[in-house]
Amino acid sequence: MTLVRLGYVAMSMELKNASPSQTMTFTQFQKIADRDAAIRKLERIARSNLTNTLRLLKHTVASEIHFYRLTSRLIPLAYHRELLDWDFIMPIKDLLKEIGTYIQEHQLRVDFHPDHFVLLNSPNKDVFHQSILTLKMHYLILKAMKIDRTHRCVIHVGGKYMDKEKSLEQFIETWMDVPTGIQKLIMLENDDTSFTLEDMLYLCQKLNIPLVFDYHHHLALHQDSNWQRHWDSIVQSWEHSPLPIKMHISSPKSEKSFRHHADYIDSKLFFDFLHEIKGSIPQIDCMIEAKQKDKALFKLMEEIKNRDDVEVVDGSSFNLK
DNA sequence: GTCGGTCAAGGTCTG
DNA sequence: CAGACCTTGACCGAC
Repeated sequence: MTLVRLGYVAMSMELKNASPSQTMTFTQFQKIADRDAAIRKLERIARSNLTNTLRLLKHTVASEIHFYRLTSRLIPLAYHRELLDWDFIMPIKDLLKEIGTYIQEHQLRVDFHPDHFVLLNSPNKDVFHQSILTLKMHYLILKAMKIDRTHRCVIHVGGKYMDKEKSLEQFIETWMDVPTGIQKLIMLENDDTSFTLEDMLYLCQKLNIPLVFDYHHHLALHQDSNWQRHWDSIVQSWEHSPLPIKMHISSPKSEKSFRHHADYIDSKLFFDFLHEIKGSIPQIDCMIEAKQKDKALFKLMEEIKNRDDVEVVDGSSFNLK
């Protein structure tokens, strides 16, 4: 038997006025003549984002969901080049701790997916440095939440820079310059434009990083469509993780825009996949990446209730028979 | 309130 | 080598 748990991403289509990603651009920031006042405004936005995150987490628990992706936009302009003197944690420490306590009390799995501007293999030192700072922000947030920092940030390899092999080697080289605390945060995901499952396995095995398998990306970009023969290696990359293996599930929007996420999940495709891995692992956490966010998860759960090949555990988890 | 345009970022593609 | 486009949710001004 394999226990499957479902999660959703960073916002709710059901809760109203609950954005955890309100923002201020640097252009807006500069328009405010009083810099201190502008920083206070950033802090008010961050507090609003965290208050809404707590609302979202309560909605998550109430919906019997145990797995949630925090947005990486909780604190606007954190570690922006012109705001390096701003201590962005201190003014929100109380809320971060409250959220962390809630997460622990309800045994939620939370993680982040920093955006695609985190490029650890960039040949440009400034870009690399800014990427480290972005990851450090994630580190500090988790630390203030008092959550174990191991394997909490999913990222992609980065750019191809016109030479894929060289870019992979570049990742390995710069990995040595990544502070240990930040290395431990990282999971790597195969993407849909540059780096395949095989590329990820090469890096993950070499650097001992858990591999987050994105099935949709694999369908969009692969050397060999047969992912099954790599499944054991994917599982193995999680051997030293305190967390269960996790993967990403989404469905193509259409044949024409294959790479875009559809509103909902194609449950047939999803279950065909699950039946192939059934029994190979005790548990798997599947992050549902759909335009309709939590609504897509709820729809999926309704469909699952009517299936005879599963044993429903609660709102968002089930055993595969 | 609804709309289309704009904002950010770095990479990648086009001309 | 310049400029458009990609992606995302939020935001903004116009009506």
